Amino acid sequence: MPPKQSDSEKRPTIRDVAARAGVSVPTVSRALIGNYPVAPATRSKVLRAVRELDYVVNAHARALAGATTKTIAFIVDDVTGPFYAHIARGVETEAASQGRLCLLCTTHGDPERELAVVELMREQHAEAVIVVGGGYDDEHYTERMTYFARALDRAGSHLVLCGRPSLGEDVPATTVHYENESGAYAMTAHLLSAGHRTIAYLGRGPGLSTTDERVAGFRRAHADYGVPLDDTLILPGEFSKAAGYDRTQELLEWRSDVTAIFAATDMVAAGVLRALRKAGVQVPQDMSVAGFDDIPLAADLTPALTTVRVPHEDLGRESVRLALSREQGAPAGRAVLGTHIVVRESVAPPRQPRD
Amino acid sequence: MPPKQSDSEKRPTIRDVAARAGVSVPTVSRALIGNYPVAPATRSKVLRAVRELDYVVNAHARALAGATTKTIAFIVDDVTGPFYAHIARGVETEAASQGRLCLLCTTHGDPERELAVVELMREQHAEAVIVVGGGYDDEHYTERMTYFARALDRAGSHLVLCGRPSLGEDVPATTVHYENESGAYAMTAHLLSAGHRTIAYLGRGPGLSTTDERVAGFRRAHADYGVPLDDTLILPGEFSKAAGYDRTQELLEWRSDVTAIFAATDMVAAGVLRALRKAGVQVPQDMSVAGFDDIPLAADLTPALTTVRVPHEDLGRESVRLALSREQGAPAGRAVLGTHIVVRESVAPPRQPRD
DNA sequence: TTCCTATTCCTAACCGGTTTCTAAATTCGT
DNA sequence: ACGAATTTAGAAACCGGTTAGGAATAGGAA
Repeated sequence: MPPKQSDSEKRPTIRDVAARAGVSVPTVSRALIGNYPVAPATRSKVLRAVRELDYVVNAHARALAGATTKTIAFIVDDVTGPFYAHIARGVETEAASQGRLCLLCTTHGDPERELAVVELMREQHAEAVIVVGGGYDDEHYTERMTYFARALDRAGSHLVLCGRPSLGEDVPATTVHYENESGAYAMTAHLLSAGHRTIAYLGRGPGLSTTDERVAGFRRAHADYGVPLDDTLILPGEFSKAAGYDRTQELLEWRSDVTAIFAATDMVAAGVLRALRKAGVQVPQDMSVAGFDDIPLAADLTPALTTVRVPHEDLGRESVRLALSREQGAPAGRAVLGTHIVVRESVAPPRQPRD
Repeated sequence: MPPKQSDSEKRPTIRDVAARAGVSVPTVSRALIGNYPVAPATRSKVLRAVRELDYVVNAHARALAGATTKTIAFIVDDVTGPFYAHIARGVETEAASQGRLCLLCTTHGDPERELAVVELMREQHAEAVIVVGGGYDDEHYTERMTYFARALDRAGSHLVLCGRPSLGEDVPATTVHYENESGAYAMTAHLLSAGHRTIAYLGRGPGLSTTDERVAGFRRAHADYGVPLDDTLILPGEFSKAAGYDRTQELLEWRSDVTAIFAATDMVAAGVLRALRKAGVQVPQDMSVAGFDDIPLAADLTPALTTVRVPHEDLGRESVRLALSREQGAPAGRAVLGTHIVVRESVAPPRQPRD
């Protein structure tokens, strides 16, 4: 019924609706928004015209005229990773439930692109710009991000850092983080308690806050347990299955005394498990493996992966909740969500306890 | 340097830039867009003012004034699933490389919400609206989607159906599909060739094109191999690990003659494998299992999953490529990407071949 | 009946850009 | 040195809405 062949060829404007309903343009606007008294009879005339013409407002015109934008921008490394995907889901779900639309951008791990994208978002006048994932420990980067926080704030928008440390007290950016360092601490303690004394940490990214914090927890646990830590056991590598696989193969030919591997990520752990299986190393009898994230398939790996649970979806949800609840000019919010270890089957005491 | 404390409090407009540079507003616009001759000296004055004021254009104003929107809308069930996540990545990557931004919406599998969201996208004037995933076989649904295709087309936008069948020749919507039916056919043929005669298909969604097509391939293979198909072996269930787990447990107590399970999805297959492991059924010795999608962790399940590879990322990329390359008013594009089976370790001949 | 107060709607101004059209300033040929 | 061609810049109109600020019409009290 609606398609209206005759007056097609162009999307109808509010003017067309006004003409058809026999009222003025502002009346149509008010009837639709409902923030101003309009006689019932008039309103129904307007609504009928809207239906007949199949009219929808022009979001850009509305945004330009001052009504709020109803848009939340969302920047991640790569939607593909389970980590990001679940945060994305949290963000999208919460945003949608508050009647907002999501603008998505990916950076593919390039700090330069991340900055460029945040800049792009300024053009869009999003209510909030949520940057997800680890930050980079680089002065130039930090400085520019701080600058963007101020620029967005000035423009009535707001920056949210999700899953990375704060930029400082005086920067107008909300931070939604999770217990990253203590999650790594707990897992390392778990391994040390089981009797492991030579543990490799696999997947340190240089200057990426995500791994820096985890390594810090790894270190602190060693210190608390009085176990000396060999720094060469903190191996670099990106957060991928391939990296986990490769680094593990190298590790196996290089050192035979390692009894446990703490992977920076469950994905990395999957690669580790694969390399160990190929090499005929039994997990957990000959080698314990731990991950981080608790992705959906962590329990389906063989053996089921012992890992650190991160409330990804809640992180996303909380980010938009905080951003939207904040009064203009109010102090930036802050939240830290908890993590805890999930014990499954990939960790056991080492075959020959060292002490 | 840029923050400019003095004239802050408001985002600068093009008018401010013009005033500061000592030129008219249109001149600033032209200097920035570069589609009109501007004297080098003037241009640099303008650029300097832009830098000093830290000016960025207002995307809404620009969109309203007629310049193209540079936005692509993207509608999926749930970003969390590997299937959608990879398509999303393809879409985002290609969109970004063509200088477009992505608008993301999720429907959580609700056809009503999907329609509502497409409607919402009309307000946004996106260049293209890409709907991802299976369509619903429901007359009301099909009719409204057809109507939206027309409405979007009329408004200068364009609908792309990604991963679902076309709406018909005369509907202005581009279709980017994959060999779904023949992928299922190939996998079923693979199972039949191995000697299986009683195969369960697990994860049929009622009226969802994704599964309908797969079931069709499942049927056709049985017919070609002259193997009678017991319809009660086509089990319903959503695309989740939990569903795979539950249905498999039920199946095991109900029928003992099934020698292979074809899961609608790798995620479902993960649940199937888990249920079988719990029940002490050896895979592939006692039961063969096949999946569909070839998600990243498919090779890391135990045993490594034999599955059908779907080029998710390419689907996403091709969707935006087709949408953007299309001339206004040109006939809607169409593409079908190939699938192929990936043989790993979860399928073997049945213990007691039946014929 | 008259005056006053609510209602309800319309006219006008504005949001921040882009584009067409016109005028001024320059360059050029001769 | 003069008129024509060519750049370059500005004025005005427009994109599609929203939000004050009046004017008209209605209803109620005196």
